[in-house]
Amino acid sequence: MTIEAILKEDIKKAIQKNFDVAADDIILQPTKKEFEGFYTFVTFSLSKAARRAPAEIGQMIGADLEANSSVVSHFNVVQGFLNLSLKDTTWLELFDDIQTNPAFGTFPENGQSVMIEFSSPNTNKPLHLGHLRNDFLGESLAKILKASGFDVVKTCLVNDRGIHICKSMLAYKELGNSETPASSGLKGDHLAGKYYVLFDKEYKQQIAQLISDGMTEDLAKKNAPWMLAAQKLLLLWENNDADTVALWKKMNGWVYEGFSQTYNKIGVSFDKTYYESETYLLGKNIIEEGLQRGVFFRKKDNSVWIDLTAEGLDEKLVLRGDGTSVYITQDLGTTELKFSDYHSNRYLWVVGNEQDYHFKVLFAILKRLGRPYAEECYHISYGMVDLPSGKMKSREGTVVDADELVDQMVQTAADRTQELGKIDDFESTEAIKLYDQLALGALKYFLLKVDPKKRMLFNPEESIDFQGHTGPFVQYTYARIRSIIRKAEQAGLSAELPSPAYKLHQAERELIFSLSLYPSKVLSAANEFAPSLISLYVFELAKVYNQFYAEVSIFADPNPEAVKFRIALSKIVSETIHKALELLGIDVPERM
RNA sequence: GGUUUCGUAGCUCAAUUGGAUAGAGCACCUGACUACGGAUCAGGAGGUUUGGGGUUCGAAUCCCUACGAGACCA
Repeated sequence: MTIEAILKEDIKKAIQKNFDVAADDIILQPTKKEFEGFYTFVTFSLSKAARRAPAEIGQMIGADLEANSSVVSHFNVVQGFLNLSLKDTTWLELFDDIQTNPAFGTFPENGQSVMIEFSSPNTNKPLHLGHLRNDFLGESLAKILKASGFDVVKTCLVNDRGIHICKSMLAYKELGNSETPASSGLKGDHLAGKYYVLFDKEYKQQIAQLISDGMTEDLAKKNAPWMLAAQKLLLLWENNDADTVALWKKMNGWVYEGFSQTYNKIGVSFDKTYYESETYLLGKNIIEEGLQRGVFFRKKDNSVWIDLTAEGLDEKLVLRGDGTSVYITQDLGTTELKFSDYHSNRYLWVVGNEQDYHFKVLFAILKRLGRPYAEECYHISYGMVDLPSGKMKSREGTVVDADELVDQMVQTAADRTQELGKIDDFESTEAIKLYDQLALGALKYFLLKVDPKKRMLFNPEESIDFQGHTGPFVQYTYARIRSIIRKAEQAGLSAELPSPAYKLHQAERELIFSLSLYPSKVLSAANEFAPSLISLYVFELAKVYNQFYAEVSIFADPNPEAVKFRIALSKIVSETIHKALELLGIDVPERM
């Protein structure tokens, strides 16, 4: 039983005994820093039932706990807030529980499986900053869910077909001169992206030309020669034209090579990749099934719809009049495919909040169709990443390229580290590894510290900061503790729990308290799909340790019990930082 | 136009889901055992939580309204 559970139980008893009131679930909150105590119970809501003033209730419960609870040492009451302090023996027991539990913060398998889809790039351009938030969220959530007991399958749905792909293919056919990644020295995804941009440039000129020849803008957009050619290419592709398919395969192959380099660098991987080219025809049979069962209806123009007004949504097209699919058709098919492949208990999609409506519709349709997995589908909707200059617009060239960004971060990490000159004895491979750890630590932390649901601003100058609320701050705390542990080992000092009579320093109590919060943070992060909870926690833990470090002396304390205890505390803090950062996909350096 | 999300210190974000005098980091001032790693720590200043109403013991949080921003649907 956790301390919190014991406290709740004791408070419940005290309420029952003193006021003859059956208390429902007791809620405890951490005591604010300006007051003494660690756990606070708020008594206002009891006031009516107990027919006493909140402060009086606090006094009575507090006195009862002080006398009878096995864990409470003393208390104070401020207005309706009862603040509780624990016995030192309780703190030591609590720490011992943490210390002796190698699985601290990870939960046993719960028998549930979950599939999480994320990243899902288009193969017509390289990854950018927006993908990074998605990738880091997905990768981190997968780890958090695993730690909380789920069996996790990571998937990626690659958008590898469609008109946008044909655009870059067309531009390449027209202007490519057989250029390859090898001949140009460009990464494959960047090469494909280059032709996508070239298409857009030429296309715009063609539109302008047609307009100046007297055509309306709408018509010009539809009739520009390159647009017509791209659409023709799409038809050829759909009809399996050998040359077209060959070009498509060649260019996509380059892109995949480029993507895998990037994923590798940033530590992202998938258990299963789906390709839209293999799934885009799925779903039509589901439409047929739904029509027969009366879930969908056909309009005069032969298009198929569903009426979701009862769910507060609109009528939604699910199949065009000419029998071709829309996005939702494909998603119905792909979800069915996932289910038949894995039979997972839950399905998650990490997709930007611009698609909130799309997913509401998708899930509503799945429910109408009575799919067994319909109730366990979740859209992990995250906010867009803005720049100080405003939104990222690929057409306006304001996107932040992922590869460039990572390279810049690595360079900055190298510069900072060399300025400080603490690792001048490192081999160059060690140094390079460290720069990567710091660069990605900073970047991942920056993107994961904000509540995923919220839109966030990416300020390039702040993101490369290594001080304050950053990944490297936490990494630094870890490295410093590791240095202490090494020193302790050299001195032959072991990590040991002191005798029950040991009088704890306040900084030690705060450290144990902070440590004890970790498992519940893992669970909340999993329940709320919010890695930010782990980010905020690990930063707080690092701060508490740094305060402890500044306030007490570890090796110089005259009491040998204190020395060994503080080594033990340090060790567990370093391990917890390690675990927490791991959940964020961030590496820890031994020295920096 | 319809639907929807949001608005917190100069800037970037928190606030245990309705609880205490709204907290951190950055930036700005002031300080820290000459070695347990200063990429650190301690302190100062900085707020009518966009404005206005309401609900109650209590509101950044819930309801209404105005303004502002984003997204989606045509």
